[in-house]
Amino acid sequence: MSTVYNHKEIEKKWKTYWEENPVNVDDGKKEKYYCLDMFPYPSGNGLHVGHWRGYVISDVWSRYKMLQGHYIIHPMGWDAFGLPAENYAIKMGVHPEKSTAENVANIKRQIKEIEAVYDWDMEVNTTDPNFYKWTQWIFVKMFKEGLAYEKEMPINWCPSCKTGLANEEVVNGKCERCGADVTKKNLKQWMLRITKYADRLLADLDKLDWPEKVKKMQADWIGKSHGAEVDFKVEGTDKAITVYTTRPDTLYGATFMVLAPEHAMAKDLATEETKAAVEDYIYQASLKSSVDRMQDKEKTGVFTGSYAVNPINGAKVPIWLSDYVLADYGTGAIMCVPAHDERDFEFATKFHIPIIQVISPDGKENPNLTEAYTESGTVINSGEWTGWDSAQLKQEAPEMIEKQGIGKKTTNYKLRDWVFSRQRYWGEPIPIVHCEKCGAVPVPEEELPLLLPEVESYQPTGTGESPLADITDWVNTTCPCCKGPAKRETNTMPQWAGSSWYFLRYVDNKNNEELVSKEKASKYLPVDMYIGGVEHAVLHLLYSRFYTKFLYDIGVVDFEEPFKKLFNQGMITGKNGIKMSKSKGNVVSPDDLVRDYGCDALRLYELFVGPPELDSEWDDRGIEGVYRFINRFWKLVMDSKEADVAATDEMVKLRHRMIHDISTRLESFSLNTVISGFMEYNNKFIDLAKKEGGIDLETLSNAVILLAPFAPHVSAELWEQLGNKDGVFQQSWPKYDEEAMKDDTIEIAIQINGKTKGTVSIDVNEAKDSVLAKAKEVIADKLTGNIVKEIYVPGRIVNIVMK
RNA sequence: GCCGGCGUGGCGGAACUGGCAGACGCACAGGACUUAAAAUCCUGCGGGACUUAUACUCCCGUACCGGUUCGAUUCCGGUCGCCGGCACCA
Repeated sequence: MSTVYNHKEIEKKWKTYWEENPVNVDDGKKEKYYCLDMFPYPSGNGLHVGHWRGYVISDVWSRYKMLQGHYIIHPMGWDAFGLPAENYAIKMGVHPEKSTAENVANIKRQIKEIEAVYDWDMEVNTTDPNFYKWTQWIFVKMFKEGLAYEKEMPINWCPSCKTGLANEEVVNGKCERCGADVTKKNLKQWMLRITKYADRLLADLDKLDWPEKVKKMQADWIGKSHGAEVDFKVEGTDKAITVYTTRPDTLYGATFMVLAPEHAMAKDLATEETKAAVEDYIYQASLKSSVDRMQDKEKTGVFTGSYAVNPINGAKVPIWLSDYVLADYGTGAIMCVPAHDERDFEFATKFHIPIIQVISPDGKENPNLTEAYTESGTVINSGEWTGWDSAQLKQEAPEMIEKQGIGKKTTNYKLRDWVFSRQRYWGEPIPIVHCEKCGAVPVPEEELPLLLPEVESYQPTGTGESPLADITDWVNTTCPCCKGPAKRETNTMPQWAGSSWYFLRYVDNKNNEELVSKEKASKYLPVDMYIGGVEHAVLHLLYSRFYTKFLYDIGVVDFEEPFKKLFNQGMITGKNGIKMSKSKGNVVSPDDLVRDYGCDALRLYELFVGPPELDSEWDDRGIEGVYRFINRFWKLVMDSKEADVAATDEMVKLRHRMIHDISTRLESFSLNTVISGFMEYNNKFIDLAKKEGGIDLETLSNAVILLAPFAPHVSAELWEQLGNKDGVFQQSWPKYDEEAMKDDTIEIAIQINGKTKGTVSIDVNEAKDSVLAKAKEVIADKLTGNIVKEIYVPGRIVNIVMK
């Protein structure tokens, strides 16, 4: 081994060595620590430096935990089903199975460059039948528990991807994947009853050590609200329309009702005179895309011709239809209180509907309301409720209404059931058989996996049918129940199906009898630390929590939350914060940087570019800095090894401070300042070595161990160079001694009126009077006024207040 | 519109519970070594004033305006700007 730092030689040596001698071994005694990356989908573009950062962060954390004495579960796998993989395959004109396998091989090669401590024996791939057998098994279990059901309804449809989408996949009315405007399409769909878990998904957020931002996003997405359902009888019939309101305190102010155009009773409410207009309105509404419906600022609507009775006061109120009311939230019908709701106010003003004020800031009626008053206040014009505080009435009204028999207290959620079918080829076939006699029957569990069949054309049809529908000899089957003729379900599952539970499979990926054995699940799970981008806040992370709760309920796992701690790393962008993409031509590949500077230097630089939780602009030039640092550290250690000097007080002090600083910064995930800390201490050691002829070996050994999680190759080599026979990763994380870090004399600032005017050296324990006397001496020439006050914050600062 | 977050040198970014703003690095400039260059090493590097140029000293400076405090990048109120989430959820 040469005496100058040679990354190529060193990294090759240790890569080969670690292949044969893995550093992370389960001796059965160590406590486990599960550190998980969000597994990638194997796109054809390969990895760029942004992907690297996430994997470096998780690897640093894993190796740190290892040095703290843990056995690490640190696996990697492939989220290989789904639209991106399939779209890529279509574009390249090859079968997705082939392109997926190629992409996996390529990305795996690139990931190995990182030299992370992945346990490749645990590898999973969602497209592997031995894996998706269990994805299908979970679906069958859900079906049997009534959580998977079929429903024909207008769903979000992406005309470009030619498939239905879940609510979570629609961003600002556009497809999360391709950005096309999402339309509505009436399709018979498989749905998962995630709403049944809404309360638990919301309540258990409190248990999670996750970024507040993500927890809030999930809470908002679940969108729980409290209110009441109130029944309004339709005049002249025995029917009633139930509305949901969060403002039952305004019930006396309800002057009309609005139903969504899709409401089941909408057509029936039309009279002879209004029939044509009502049917036309319903038809027009059905044509609008969700984007149009969202962007239409101007309210539209049509009067049905029917009236309802406000149950609290018997008032006759007109029933309207309008598309500003959502069919799939609450009951699809609302009571309208124009005086206290902006939307109702706008509608009432436009259609000349009376406005009755029932809440007033001052208890008086305002005859000229120009906008809705949505704050709380005193209740007026409300019969026996008049005089109440509206905020209090809002709380109590639901129960009062319930007692009067005109409605009931209830809660509502924005969360919708999960549209689970995709009309695409590259996904897990939904293991259901449709039989005329028996209805939807699950494929028997022992027949799973239901293999994805070969198909001539896997391109999406766009008709709402999956490409699988063309394979007649696959579609036509026998009913598992009555053995009569039946047809297979031809839709496939969304990409999220596999990713909702993959982290359970890593620890028992060869088990043919169970999804995961009880023993291994309770030994290695749940995930202690989950690292990935924030883009999955309400998608993958919500779905995984739902799946885990379900698997808990059916006794597969003994925990309810999959990921104890979550860390969202920021994105690496190109110049000016532009997202790296092939089309923008700003993708930086790690391959050249690894070749020129080495894996260790790139690992350090990935962390040094900026705070790990924030986006950072990539600038190749900066890697020079960390490369210089490694060279300087290498030289310091090699020179000091020759010199073999004894530790001085200064060296011991710096050693403990270094351990302290690196440890606390690492604990708080301030990884960029960990790297700058290494550089700073290295500079100090180099200066000191110039004076003393070198640095003592204990200090250097500690530094090498601290550096090991970040730059494993060079640390392993230096550890060996220092004459150690065991490996650097068999060591334990160094400890610091607070006492040893302290200075005897310190320098503190002297201020006049809060502005620094000088400094003074004092003994750490020096008495206040003595410090003040010394300080005043230093700035004697500036003490020209009357001293009003003298402040000494021990060990920090002297401030003289002067007039 | 509602809800979050952020705003510090030429650049990326530091600053623990309010206590010497700009650590560490990039870029740049000067010097040493070299025939020369690269590499390496040393020095400087927020703005302004004073000064022949230094040194010294002084003033200003953490988006902007104001407040609390002996003292504010940090706390509070307001304004502007950027980013993210939700978006007619009654």
